[in-house]
Amino acid sequence: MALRFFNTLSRSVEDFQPLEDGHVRMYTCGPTVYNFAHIGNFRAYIFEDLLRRHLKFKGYHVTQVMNLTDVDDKTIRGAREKGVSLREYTKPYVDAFFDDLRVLGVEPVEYYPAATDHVQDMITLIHRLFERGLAYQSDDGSIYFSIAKFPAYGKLAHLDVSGLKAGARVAQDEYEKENVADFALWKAWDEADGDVYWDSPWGRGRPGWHIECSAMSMRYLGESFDIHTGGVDNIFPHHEDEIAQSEGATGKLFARFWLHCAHLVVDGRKMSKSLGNFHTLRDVLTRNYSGREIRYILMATHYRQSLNFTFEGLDAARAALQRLDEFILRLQGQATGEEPLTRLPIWAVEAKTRFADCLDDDLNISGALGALFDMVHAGNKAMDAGAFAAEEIWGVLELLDEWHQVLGLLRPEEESVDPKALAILELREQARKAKNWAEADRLREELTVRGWTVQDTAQGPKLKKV
RNA sequence: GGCGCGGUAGCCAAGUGGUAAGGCACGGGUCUGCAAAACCUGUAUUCACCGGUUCGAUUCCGGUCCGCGCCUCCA
Repeated sequence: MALRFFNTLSRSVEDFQPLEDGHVRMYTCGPTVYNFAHIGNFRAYIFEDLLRRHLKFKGYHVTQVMNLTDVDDKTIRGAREKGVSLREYTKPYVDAFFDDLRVLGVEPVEYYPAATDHVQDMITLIHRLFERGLAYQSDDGSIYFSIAKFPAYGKLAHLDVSGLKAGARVAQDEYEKENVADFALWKAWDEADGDVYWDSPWGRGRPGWHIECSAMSMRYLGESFDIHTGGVDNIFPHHEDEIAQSEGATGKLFARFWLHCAHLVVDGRKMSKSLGNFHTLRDVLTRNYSGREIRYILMATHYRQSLNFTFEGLDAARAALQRLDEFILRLQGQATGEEPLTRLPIWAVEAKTRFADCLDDDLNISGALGALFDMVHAGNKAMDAGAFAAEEIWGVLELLDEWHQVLGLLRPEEESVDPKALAILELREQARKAKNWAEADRLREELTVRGWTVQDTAQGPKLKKV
């Protein structure tokens, strides 16, 4: 099946082909490093991770860029409040971000450029916009993009620019702009910026928010590239403005495909601190859920569908993973031989095709997981029946490994068994051998209290973390 | 007001113009000392509601109701 994605530009599903054969270039809006990222942010990064992994699975070479916004109102304010430099302020959040990505099993991308390292690129780009007559300087020295000079403005968000009116959310001092919808390319220094500023041909100041993505994507991916992703809330104004700046400067098509991830809500409502339903990844980990479990729940809903996060849902994710883990461990327990031949049973061949076809179809993850679980069922059934040849077991393990490259979920977590629990388990075995069932059950209860459950299998008892 | 998304079993969630994947939870059964896991089996005559097109619609069209997002802080 041909790979296809829903393109926000056309609001329809389109067949995907990269500009360069076999090589996909994509840009991903990254975090503003002024705080710990929350699970909504990570929903987007996990969607992008799935996209990236699937492209690689399809055999594409992928070059991906994720920016780090380390200069904006919030980072400047935070640094000044703490009385530290901008770098000192953002560094811990940058580190935390990468730690969090690792916990979630998100594959590193090729480039993580920081805005503050690319101010010169941004100045150069603003220069080009001046040359093309698309930028102007206001009385306070700030530089704005003139949307009146860029007729295509609004093509992504499907906005009628004339409908944009000054509303309550437009700051009072916007009289400096020619048009209320014009946006800042360069912000002139003011007192609130403290020592955060760069020198430019237009005086001291700092870049506007949107310009960094245009400048850095061009630096690493070229003036035209294949895919640009982000959350739906970025469609307007951020991505619309990126298009204006980039296409305004180059005269070329900027990104060909725009993929946007829907929001995550918690208990049916937008996450907000006042509602008490705001969760950073760290908060959720504190409640004893693993990164892998969180990855599952964030990934299992189609990216264009809004995702309602609940702890009940997270428990369901845990249970689903346990079913997968049981199957994988069971297979591994039966895999014998050294350098095995592999062969796929017919039901695995079907699952393999279905899995790939679903993901090709705009990353239909639910369909792909359906194929996976159907295979688990068929595999368990075959094992129960003893109708599972050694090379088939190896073949299915190989397929699961392949899928793991895409999902990042199919490696059971190592469980460190505590010695005390093992000792109790041993006592229980002795009681069972003596047919002292009351004592055996009492010891099992003791293990339960300690957070372990016992499975008596043909190969002896096994301990499982509850 | 403008732009956009969604309403499918107790919960989560795919899907197709021809009669409803999968996961979780729950009931019955097989296995087991009992469990657990696995397997078998039962759970939506029905896909918000009302019309229309059609031999046939959950799927297409129109309308209604409900929920949600964006409209220059935001993944």
